[in-house]
Amino acid sequence: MSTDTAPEPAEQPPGNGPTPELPAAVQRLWGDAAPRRRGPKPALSAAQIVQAAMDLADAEGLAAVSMARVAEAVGYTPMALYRHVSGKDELLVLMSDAVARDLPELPAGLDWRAGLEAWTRAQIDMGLDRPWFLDLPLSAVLPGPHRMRWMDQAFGALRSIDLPADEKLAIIGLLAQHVLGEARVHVESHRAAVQRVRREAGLPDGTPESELDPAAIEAAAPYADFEAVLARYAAPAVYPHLFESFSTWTGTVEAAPGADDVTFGITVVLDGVEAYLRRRGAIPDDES
Amino acid sequence: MSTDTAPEPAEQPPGNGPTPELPAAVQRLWGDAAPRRRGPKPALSAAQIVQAAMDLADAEGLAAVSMARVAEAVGYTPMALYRHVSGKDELLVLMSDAVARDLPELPAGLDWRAGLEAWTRAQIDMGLDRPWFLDLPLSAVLPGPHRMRWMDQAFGALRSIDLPADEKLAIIGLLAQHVLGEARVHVESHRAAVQRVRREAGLPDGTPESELDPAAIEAAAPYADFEAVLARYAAPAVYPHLFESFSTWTGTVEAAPGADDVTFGITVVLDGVEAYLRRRGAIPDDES
DNA sequence: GGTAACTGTTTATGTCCTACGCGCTTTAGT
DNA sequence: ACTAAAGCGCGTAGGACATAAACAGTTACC
Repeated sequence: MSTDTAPEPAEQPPGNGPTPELPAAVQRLWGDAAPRRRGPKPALSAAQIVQAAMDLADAEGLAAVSMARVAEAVGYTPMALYRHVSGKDELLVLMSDAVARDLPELPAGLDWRAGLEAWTRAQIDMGLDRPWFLDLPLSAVLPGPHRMRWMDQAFGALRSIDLPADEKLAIIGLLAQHVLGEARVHVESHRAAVQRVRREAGLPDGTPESELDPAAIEAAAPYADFEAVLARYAAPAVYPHLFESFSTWTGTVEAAPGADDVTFGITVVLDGVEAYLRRRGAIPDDES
Repeated sequence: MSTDTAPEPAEQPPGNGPTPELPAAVQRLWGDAAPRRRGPKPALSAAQIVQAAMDLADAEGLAAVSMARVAEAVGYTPMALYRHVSGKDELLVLMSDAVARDLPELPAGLDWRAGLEAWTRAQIDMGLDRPWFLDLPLSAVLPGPHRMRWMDQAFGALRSIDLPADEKLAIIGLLAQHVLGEARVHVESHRAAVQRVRREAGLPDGTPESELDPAAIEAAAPYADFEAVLARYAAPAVYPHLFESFSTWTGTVEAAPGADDVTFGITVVLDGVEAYLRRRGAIPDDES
């Protein structure tokens, strides 16, 4: 579950001058450390720590990742961690790049649109698998080797598009943003559904999801709270357009024909990208 | 700075049955409290607390908002706050809705696209003004009176579009997501630029932004770190597409003609929405 | 062999959030 | 008017957290 076959930190090019002005966490990310060997062999390693932290986050969420708990998980005292990681912030940075390790290799030979779609979907799926990633502060998401590899795949999908690098970067950045938002919304609406089922069943807040009826969770309408608020509190005079739109609301969400939420978002954004590419003359007008 | 002229909680309709299954925080948000009047007049109020918390967050960021500091700001002991707010979580919920109070009223008479664009821009601007909003957990963003009002305006922009409510909601949700992402990226890249200037000037991490050269911050290229990592660590064999794209990279970001990042994102997303509306036959094909 | 570097640990500090219980103030009900 | 209860603000205290500083043991180089 943790064999690191992905890009190893490139052999440190020696003649690149002194360490440039990069955040310390980035340097650690790329294995840029003074290879001093004097004291005892470290029994612990940053990789172990990161792995333990990720296991914890997978099992109990990011909030469960405290230095104390991670230390306990690897069998050392909390302060031992600080020999391998400068602090909790850096640990989060390392976790954030390690997540990108498990992103798949995209199939070759896709056109730009199919490629970007696969790229986006894979990331959303990852966000749903590891919701704690969405709780990371953006400052913990720095360009590490694995994330860079993933970026490389995105540029690969745009290989045939003739556009300056910065514009490609803007497009990819937009998609990356969308991914975060989409996954966040899904995770959060799932949490809300679980919470709602708990409330309706009169169970305490802490009840683990595993004790609830999965069907009930599935059935909990995504906008149930929204709707309930509208019905209970909102005065039609204050929210005229909402009332007008929802007057015909059936309660059942029948999304656009044959499309789930994820598809809807991806399609809309990619349609926008396509329009942009057309406008820039980067793809022919007749392409599907 | 805090006159609440916006929608007051609608007069509690008495015959609506018992309090339905809604999160307690939502009920507080709509002023749904048992109007018991027995004890002393409260000297403190939830509104004061929220205001103080927001001032603190504006000045020093969300991390500075602790119960202790808020209590200090309003001149009471920390525990006094718990009489008016169930806990910190609820305080964050109240803050999140209060933020939406300061969103502007959109000009009437805009077509759907101009309306949604204004709606989106206003929210992004708010995110840049109050970056702490972006640090709130999504679970703190619940439908309160002010946020609902803002939703109403979005539906107002789509007034003339003939589409079921759930599809409109999906569109608006997509934009809301985009807003969060866009603002987050801007705020974070600003922070990164500040940090970079600090590093290059050799100043300690805590140096306040006000002591730095604004021009230098402005000049710090947004992708500087990315580029530096590429140049320093990444092996061309591992990241072929990145290297290919950036081989002609000039270092200067000359975004798409006459468009800043925000415009780029909005345009792309709205183009996607427009394509969707066309496909659904909700707007005529010949419209600009 | 001496020493310097490096390991994991112990101890301690400061900051959080908040459960619990105390006195005091006000109002409802008689 | 009197009483009881409800509501207010506060003090104490406990538990969790990140991490600074000093310490003892271990290894490699000179």
